[in-house]
Amino acid sequence: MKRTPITETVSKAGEKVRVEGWVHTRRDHGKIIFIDLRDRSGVLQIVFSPEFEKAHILANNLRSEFVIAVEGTVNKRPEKMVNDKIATGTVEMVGENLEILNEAKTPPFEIDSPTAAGDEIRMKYRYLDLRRERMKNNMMMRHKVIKFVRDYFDAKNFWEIETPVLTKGTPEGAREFIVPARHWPGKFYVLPQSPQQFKQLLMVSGIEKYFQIARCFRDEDQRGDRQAEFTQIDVELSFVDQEDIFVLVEELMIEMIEKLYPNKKIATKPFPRLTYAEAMAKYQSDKPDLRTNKDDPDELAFCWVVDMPMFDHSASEKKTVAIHHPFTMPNAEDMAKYPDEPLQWRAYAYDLALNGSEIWGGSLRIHREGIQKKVFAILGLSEDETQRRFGHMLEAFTYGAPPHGGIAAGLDRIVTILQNEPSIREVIAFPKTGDNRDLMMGAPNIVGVKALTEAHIKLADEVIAKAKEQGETVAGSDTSLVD
RNA sequence: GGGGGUGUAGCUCAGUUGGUUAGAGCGUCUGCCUGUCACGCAGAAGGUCGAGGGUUCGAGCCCCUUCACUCCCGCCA
Repeated sequence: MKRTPITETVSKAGEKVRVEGWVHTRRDHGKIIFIDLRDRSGVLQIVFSPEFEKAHILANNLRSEFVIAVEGTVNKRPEKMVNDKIATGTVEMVGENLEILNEAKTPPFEIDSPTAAGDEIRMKYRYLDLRRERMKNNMMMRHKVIKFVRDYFDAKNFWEIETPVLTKGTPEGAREFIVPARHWPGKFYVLPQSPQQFKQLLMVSGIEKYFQIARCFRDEDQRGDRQAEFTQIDVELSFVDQEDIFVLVEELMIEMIEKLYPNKKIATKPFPRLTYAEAMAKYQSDKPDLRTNKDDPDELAFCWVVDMPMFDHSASEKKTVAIHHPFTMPNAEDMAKYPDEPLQWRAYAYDLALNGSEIWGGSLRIHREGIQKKVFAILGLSEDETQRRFGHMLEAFTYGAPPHGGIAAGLDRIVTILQNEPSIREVIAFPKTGDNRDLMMGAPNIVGVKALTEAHIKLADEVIAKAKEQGETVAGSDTSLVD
């Protein structure tokens, strides 16, 4: 018999069906045994009684999280026995035939527990954590958000194009993860902090409308709303102005929320716009929280922040840095008005904030070599350095780069807010801990001496010494094999 | 790199001024139970109180060291 998803049994009263899933809970009354069976779609009560002796005897052995297949008749429950707490509460199944597909150890925490286990144990057994209703729902809604985004951009003639993960470092901004290049001793790939350069080069390629659900990597310390590895909705268009981009994103967010989160209320439509200067003066924040009731989980207050400054003076680095990134187009009026005071320049750069979180950010880009060179000069990059780091971009712009601009969203943050979760980790299937470890896989981990040798890497003496001191094994600690 | 918080049973936690044999709820195990759905009832097992050292007649509790977890600041174009 073919399997029926559990929630579909609700409309199959009187029919004989087969369901397969996990034993969610067991209520053993001796002569009669109730099992709540769970699959991805939901939970169904199954009744085992001596009427079907073989199944009833076997049902005695069932324990939490056993994987079973049951065949039997779906019955409408009498009025008094309806359970309105579960979706299938108007029916139940008579367990006529039971097969144990797999047994299960007692889980380290309860899958249906009212009190959640701590983060450490949840992360170590993430595959069990994901069985919980809350996590399952987060994964489903994340999927639906991504699906909506893809459909939306597809309908507007955008193409989704994948860009490389093994690429070249751009030492502006976040610290990058590096990957040794086996064929090139002493050289490294770098994981992208965003597909920024590639998407601009795609505009030079004439793609015109690009988007990507893109994985990005930043080797910085984590927070509740930050992971070293995260997902960005990345967008770039040619022949556009800022207004086109605002409308595109605004429509996406509104349509998505109305379809996927009909209970949510968007505070103001169209989204209010503040200049950066106004936002800072009025709210002391470049991502103001405009909610009227911060305790209302269904209120969504969006807010554009526009006219962001082009540059800032970094006290820690003691130099001028780009606020958005060095490919951002400075404001033409400001360039003319304050030719020698770049710190006065605004940029065609904008953010979209939601309930006090920055969720989208973007800019119009420089598409002419002259302005781009000037920006690099202001950032203190020599001609040589500019060529070495960004020569490929400058050269590309000389071959007829169209005016273009784009924007990118933190997908994880959006889903976190929409799901009313406290942390980005709750909407990522396999997140990392605050110090960038994967407790389930045990990453990062040592690699073998062979791998290290092939990567032309030799660990520093103090790393080996410290590992020995702490009695740990460290990759390549047998240095004789590396040399 | 800096600061705060936490660490006691499988899980979530309580543990008084330092004082007898370290507790609860849930879970687990055994038995009973034909209408439960947070089933119920009876019983049981389960502890290196993160680790090491110190003070004390006596330490889960005080002191030192250390480890782990967690949040925040720096950092995150």
